[in-house]
Amino acid sequence: MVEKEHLNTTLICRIQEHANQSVTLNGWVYNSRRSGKIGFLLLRDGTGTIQCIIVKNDVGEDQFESFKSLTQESSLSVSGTVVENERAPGGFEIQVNTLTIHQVSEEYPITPKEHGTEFLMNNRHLWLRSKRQHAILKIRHEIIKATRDFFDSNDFTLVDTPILTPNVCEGTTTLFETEYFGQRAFLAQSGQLYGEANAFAFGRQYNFGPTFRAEKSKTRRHLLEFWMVEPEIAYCDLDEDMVWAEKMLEFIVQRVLENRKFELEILERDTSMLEKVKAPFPRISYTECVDMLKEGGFDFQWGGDFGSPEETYISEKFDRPVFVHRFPSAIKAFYMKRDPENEDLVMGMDVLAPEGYGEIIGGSEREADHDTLLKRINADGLSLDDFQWYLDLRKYGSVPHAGFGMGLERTVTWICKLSHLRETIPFPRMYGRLRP
RNA sequence: UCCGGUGUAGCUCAGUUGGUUAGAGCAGCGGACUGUUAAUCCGCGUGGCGUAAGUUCGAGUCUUACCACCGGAGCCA
Repeated sequence: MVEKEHLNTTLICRIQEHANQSVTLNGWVYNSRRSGKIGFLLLRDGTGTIQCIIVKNDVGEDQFESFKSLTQESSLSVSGTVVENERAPGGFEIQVNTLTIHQVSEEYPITPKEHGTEFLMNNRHLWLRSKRQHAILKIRHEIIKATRDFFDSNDFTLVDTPILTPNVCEGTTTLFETEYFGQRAFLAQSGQLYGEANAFAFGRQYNFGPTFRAEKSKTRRHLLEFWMVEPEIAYCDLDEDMVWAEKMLEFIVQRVLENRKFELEILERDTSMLEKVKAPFPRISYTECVDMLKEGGFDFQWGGDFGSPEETYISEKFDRPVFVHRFPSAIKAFYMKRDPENEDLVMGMDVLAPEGYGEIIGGSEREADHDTLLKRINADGLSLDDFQWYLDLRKYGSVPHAGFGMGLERTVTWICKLSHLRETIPFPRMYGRLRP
């Protein structure tokens, strides 16, 4: 921790350490009210908000006049005494001696009233200052930190994977294409294949970075640029893969419950559902799901891929996240290991979040045999040039290995119980929106 | 790309079966108030009714096309 004497700023989140002391706070006007000769200024500094009291008889005519000139989001510093007062939101307030205005804000577009999402998204650079957005992004940060802490404390190494790639990883989705000095290149849709190389070098690795999919998706569950954490574990089978996934989710949710109570309250999140997120999670096979769907009145044939309504139906049957495993091989990627007991199935799994949120994790045990994998690559019509290095992994000490990818924004959406994932990333990239 | 919905002031919306001057709240500006919590009270302003064409004596209101946005499907994390 950097010692206080080196720093210019006292933070509002630390204000209780300064009770009855003189402090200077630097921030912005969140709201201000006046009642004759007493003024109430809600100051925001990014770590919290605190009420500042400006009394005309204490600060003098000039200072009071400059207080009156303040508009929403004007920047200023206030000096005064920290006092405990139960009338103040937060319990502490500042009795102001002096205030220094840095800039009087022009008419601020985001008012305390309601706004539509298009307007707010156009003003995303300002919207981030609002209470609700602030709470969501604080929880996002907590989830990222918990994820890293979970893997770090379980002997994983963070090994980053490239964003510019020559190959089409799964060959199913459309990728953003760019030019790499005369060669075709793509923005990575996953770091998984590189993660497998890393796992054979480090044993347990995870990568955590942005991924890109050039789909014209117009739903509440899709972004074109989103963040994914992808652990990959050597000497790991599907069963152990599921244990890693459920222990990770349990850890993340507990951390958010412990450290982000205030933010969950702002979002009016009912935490009773989150408290139930304890391992082990139910494990049901794809085939069992098909039966559940048929019983539920769905017209669904074995072999088809679950759409969003199917996922929602299944996840609502359980009070905690649920694993769906062993999908038909025909609908899954070439690198997934076939079920030794049934060639028509792959050793893959998805995690469906509760409360109808659907898929947040997709993973599998990978095909470890060189010749089998080569056959799949050829069958899918993928370029051998691009996958030679990947096949190499099966030539030099191949072992059973497994991993999964968790969509960060989908996880944040579920934990915050939002109706749309666009608020879970500071600057969302969606179909039809590149700015701001 | 397909299906459904919306488009009126800076923002959120109202606007009757088409009828002549287009309406409210918030934000903004001026004033009152020494404990406000989206403060309250008084006063002041703002409009190419998404764009283009059509029907009609008359269109914010009806018709068609286009555009933008929202929701859903597909793709998936």
